[in-house]
Amino acid sequence: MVKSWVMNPALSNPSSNAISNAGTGTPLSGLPPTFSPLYQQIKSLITQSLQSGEWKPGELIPSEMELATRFKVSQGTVRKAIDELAAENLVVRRQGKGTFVASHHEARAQYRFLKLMPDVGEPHSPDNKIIEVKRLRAPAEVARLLDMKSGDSVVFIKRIQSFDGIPTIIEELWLPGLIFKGLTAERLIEYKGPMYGLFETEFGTRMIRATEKIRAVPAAKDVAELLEIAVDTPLLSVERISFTYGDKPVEVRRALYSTSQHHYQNDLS
Amino acid sequence: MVKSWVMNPALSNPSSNAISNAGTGTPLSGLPPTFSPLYQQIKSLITQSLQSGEWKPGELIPSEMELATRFKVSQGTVRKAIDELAAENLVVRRQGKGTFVASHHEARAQYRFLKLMPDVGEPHSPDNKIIEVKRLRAPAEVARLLDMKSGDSVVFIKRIQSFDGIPTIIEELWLPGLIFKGLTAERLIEYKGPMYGLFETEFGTRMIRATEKIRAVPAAKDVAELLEIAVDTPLLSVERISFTYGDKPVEVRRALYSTSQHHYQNDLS
DNA sequence: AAGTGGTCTAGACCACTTT
DNA sequence: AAGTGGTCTAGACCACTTC
Repeated sequence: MVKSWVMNPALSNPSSNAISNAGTGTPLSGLPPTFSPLYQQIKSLITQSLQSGEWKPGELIPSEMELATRFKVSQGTVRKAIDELAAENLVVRRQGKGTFVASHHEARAQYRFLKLMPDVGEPHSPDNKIIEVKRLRAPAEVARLLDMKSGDSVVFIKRIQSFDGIPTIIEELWLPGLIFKGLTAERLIEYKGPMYGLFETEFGTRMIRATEKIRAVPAAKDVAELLEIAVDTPLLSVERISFTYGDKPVEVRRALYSTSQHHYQNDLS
Repeated sequence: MVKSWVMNPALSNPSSNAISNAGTGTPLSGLPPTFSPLYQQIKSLITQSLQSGEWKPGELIPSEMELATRFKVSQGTVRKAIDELAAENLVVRRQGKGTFVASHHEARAQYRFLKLMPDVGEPHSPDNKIIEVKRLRAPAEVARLLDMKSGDSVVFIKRIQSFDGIPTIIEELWLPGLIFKGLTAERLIEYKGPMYGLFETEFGTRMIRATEKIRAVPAAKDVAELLEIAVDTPLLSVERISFTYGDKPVEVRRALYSTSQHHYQNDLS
C-alpha cells in the first residue's frame, strides 16, 4: 500500500508503464525529492498534459478510473487532484459525461475576464473595432512584464470596444511575437467570439490567470476623441498581465474604461 | 447504511439525539424536502452554529470525529462539509490543532477587503481619522441596498485614511442602526485594528462577502480639500456592499481612492 | 446496459500539536 | 501518548448521459 508523503513507485520509476513522462515533472525530478502528497503529484502530471496540449481545450480527458489505473493510484486520489484543477478553472466536470479541458469558448468563461458591467440592463458582448496591429520591438517596461528581453519582437494591438454604439473601452495589447507569429489584423477582425478563444485555438496559448492594477486617470486629447468625451474626463485605467501554464506571462494589456454608463464589478469573497 | 440523496434519519428526526436543532435548518425544514447531499446538510448545520454564535470568531469548533458522531455520519462527510466552509473563508483549518472560526483579527484576513496597494513598497495599515459619526434616517438608496425601509435608523460614519501621512481614502459608511446600537466615534477612535474586527467582536456581526462597483470620478471641491489635491482630479469611486451570514447586507460603503501613489489590485483567477 | 462523475462509508496510516 | 487534521485506499451505491 502506498503511504502518504512517500513517492509513488509507479510515478518515480521511469521504466514503469504507469506514465510515459515520469521523472520530467516538477515534483518528480530534481533533488532533493519534494515528497508532496500523491494527489499533488497527480495534479502536476495532469497539468503537464494540459500544458503540452495532449488534451486540448474543450476536449474530454480520460476518466477518473482510467487515470487511476494509469497512475497506479486509487480513484479517490485522482478525484482530489481533479477537484483542485476544477476549482482553478483548468478543467470542467460534467456528471455522466466526463471531465473536459476548460475553454474560453464556453459561455461560462466569458465574464471571468470582463468585469465591466452596464449600470442598467444585462451584460452583453461589445462590438470590437481594430485600430492597429503591428510588430515592434518590446519597450523596456513591456519586456520586463512579459519576462522578455528589451527589443524582442512583440505584437502590438490597439482596439476600441463599443456597447450599443457607444465607444467605451480603448485598449492596447502587447503579445510575445514568437508565440503569436501569424496574428494579423485581418484574422482579428474576421474572428467572431472572445479574443482569448482565438489565442487558445490558433496559437495554443490558453490564458488561465491575470492580475489587474486599476487607477483613475484623466482622458488625454487623443483618447478623448476616440471615446467621444471631453478632455480630462476621469477614466478607469486597467493594466492587466495575463499568465498561461507555469505562471508564464503572455499578455500585457493597458485599457481605459469610460465609466459613465458602466462600472467595474468586483466580488470579494 | 445511509444512501446518497436520501435524508439522513438522524438529521430529520427531531427526537433523535444527533442534533438539538434538527428541523430548523434550511434543507431540513419545510416541504417538499430538498434531498440535498448529506455533506451539504451538514454544512448548513455548521453554518447555522456559526451564525448563531454558538462558536465565535477565533474559537475552536468541535473536531471532525465529534461532529461526525453528533450528526451520525462518517468523518469523511463532515470533512467535505468543512472543506467547503474553509474554501469560503468561514473557518480555518490548522493541522494538529483543529478547525477555528475565521476572524477579521487574523493577519491573513487583513488584505481580503483592502485592495488598495502602494505602487512601490510593502503594503501597510493606514492611519484612520474619524471625521463624523452620527445617526440618521436611511436615505432611500441606502435603505434599498441594506434591505431596510426608507427612514429606518442607520449609523453614518465618515473617515479619512492616510498612508505615510498622505490622505488617500475618504469614505462614508452606512450601517443598520439596530445592529450597531452602541457604536460611537469614541469607540471607533480608540479601537486599534481592522474595523471589521470591531464589528465582529463588539456587535456580533461578521462580514463574510462583499461586492464592489468601481468607477472613475472627478474630485469635488470638498473632497479635493480633504485629500489635498486639485479639484477634478480623477479618483476611484468604490461602492461596496458587505454581507454577513445568509447573504444579509449589513454595510454600504462609498469610498474615493486617490490613485496617484496607489492602485486597486485585483487578481482574476 | 454501460460508463461517467458524485456521494458516502470504514479503516488505515501520516504529520503536526499539545499534554 | 493522545488528539487533531491530512492523505490514501477499497468498495458501495446514486444521478446523469449515452448507446
